[in-house]
Amino acid sequence: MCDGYDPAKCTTVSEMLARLGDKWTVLVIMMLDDGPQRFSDLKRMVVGVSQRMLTLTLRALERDGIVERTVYPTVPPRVEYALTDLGRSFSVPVKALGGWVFANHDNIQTARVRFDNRLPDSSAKIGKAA
Amino acid sequence: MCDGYDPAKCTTVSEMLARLGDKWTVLVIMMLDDGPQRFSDLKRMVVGVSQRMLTLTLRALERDGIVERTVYPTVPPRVEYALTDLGRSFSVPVKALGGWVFANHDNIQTARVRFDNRLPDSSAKIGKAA
DNA sequence: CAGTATCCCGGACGATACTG
DNA sequence: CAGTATCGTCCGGGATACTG
Repeated sequence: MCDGYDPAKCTTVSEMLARLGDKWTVLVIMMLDDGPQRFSDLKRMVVGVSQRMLTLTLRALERDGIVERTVYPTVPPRVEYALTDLGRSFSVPVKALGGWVFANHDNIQTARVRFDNRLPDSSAKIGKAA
Repeated sequence: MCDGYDPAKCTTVSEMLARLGDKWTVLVIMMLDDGPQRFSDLKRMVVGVSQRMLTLTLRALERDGIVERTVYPTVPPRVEYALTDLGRSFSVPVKALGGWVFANHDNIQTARVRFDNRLPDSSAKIGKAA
């Protein structure tokens, strides 16, 4: 993908992929795709996330311009998170990827079972000698 | 994405995202997208990858049915890796995601600079009190 | 050539406690 | 309510050495 392309852009691609690959980012984006949410609501919706990791995940997404943080000066404080235009745009290819996995779930599972069950010797396709 | 969906499929989505997010997987897929490659050639093309990590990355992709491993019974051994049909199919949404980051590279960078340069107090949008 | 085995380190992440 | 601070654990991944 990055042959002959701007190395800086390739770095950004890696960074965004690493972000998507972490434990909570995609879940948070999916929750916000349905509309803005408060911090505590997100914490409840994204089952299993710690306060710390939710904060870190949201900060990183905010830094990249994917989510916007809005503070309402009430007491107790109320903070809402929402996808930005960039974030909604980003969610399109992300959901496409998720859709592909859904569509090919059975293919992947079948491949895994085959791989895990095959004997140590029959472990590879044999090519014709050069 | 996973509301009301099969939890097993959601798990698979997370697993595939985690794989894409690791350090070498996407690079390997991109290299193989241009055609089959030998182990040693991949090692040279994917700059910086260790022998160990290239092996682990390829094994994981093979297990998921994304790449196929072919051994030529010569001496010294010759092993070729190629994308399967499933792998070529997978590379489509992956490249779409990469394309999005390329297209929005400047937006992301601008957002980061804004975030990193703003003062600690002006750090958030202020909403109207509920 | 194409691996596997072993050791080791740094960072991701969870748990917990504290605060405006 | 929405954080920040601190500590401890686990494991991803690099370096190196060995092998069919």
